[in-house]
Amino acid sequence: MPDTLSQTFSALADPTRRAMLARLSRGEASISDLGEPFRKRMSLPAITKHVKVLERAGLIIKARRAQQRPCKLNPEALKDVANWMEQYRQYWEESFDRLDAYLKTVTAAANEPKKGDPDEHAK
Amino acid sequence: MPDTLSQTFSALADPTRRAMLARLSRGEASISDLGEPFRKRMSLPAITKHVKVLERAGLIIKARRAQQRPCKLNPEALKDVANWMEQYRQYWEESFDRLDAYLKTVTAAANEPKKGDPDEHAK
DNA sequence: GCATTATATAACCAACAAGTTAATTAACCA
DNA sequence: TGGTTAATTAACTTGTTGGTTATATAATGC
Repeated sequence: MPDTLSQTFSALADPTRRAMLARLSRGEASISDLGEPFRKRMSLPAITKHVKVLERAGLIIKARRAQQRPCKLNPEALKDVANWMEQYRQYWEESFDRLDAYLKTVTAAANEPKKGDPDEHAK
Repeated sequence: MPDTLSQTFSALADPTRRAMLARLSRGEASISDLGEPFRKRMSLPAITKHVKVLERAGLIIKARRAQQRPCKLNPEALKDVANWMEQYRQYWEESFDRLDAYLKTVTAAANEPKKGDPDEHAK
């Protein structure tokens, strides 16, 4: 299913493409710049395909200057991922299993002291 | 390539699986609980496969209680994603195109005032 | 022991992803 | 005009994903 977020996550699910993004986080780069670290391992068409995946996922923007195709990061897709992640922040943050979990237990008990709540885990 | 982060992103690249995670963020759930919203659309084996993908990606932890397999979120994988995202925070945050970009231009100009810098975007 | 409930496995299929080589387009340069 | 550089397209192969149906396992309850 080609919903935007799925496309973005799927584009990120490849170390070559993540390396390309890392490269772009240090500045604009052409296709061959982006591919250079992989040229021993893979052909140029493979590289342009990876770039195209990043582009279709909205993670980069490709321009044209002479024969080159200078690429840069597009914040939009990254922002979408960050927004999606937000809803899970409490789960990965250090304090969750300790203070935060404790606080939720306390407030839940105060609001609704009934036992066997199906949402037990959410505390 | 089955590096952990790629597996995690690839597990997230599916709306069914993201919906399952959303369900789990509101509390523990069994396989059939997780699958219930999709039972009109897909078979049970398809559902257990999705759950298995989430499990192998480290996004959930599956226990056993009688015939059920109660699942819960595993913060570890989410934390890995969040950590990876951190390096791009500046790109998606509101202020980037404005203040931050401006500040980088200024400091770059102070250090190296030459024009047509190939790293222009990084400023 | 037997039926029921919950989940898992096997075998299969269609669609897609990631790579290849070979050929093509497009811009620049002399 | 012709050559070089940068990137793309085409055609193909191979492996993986996401689904199916049918069958099997495993724990519970009578």
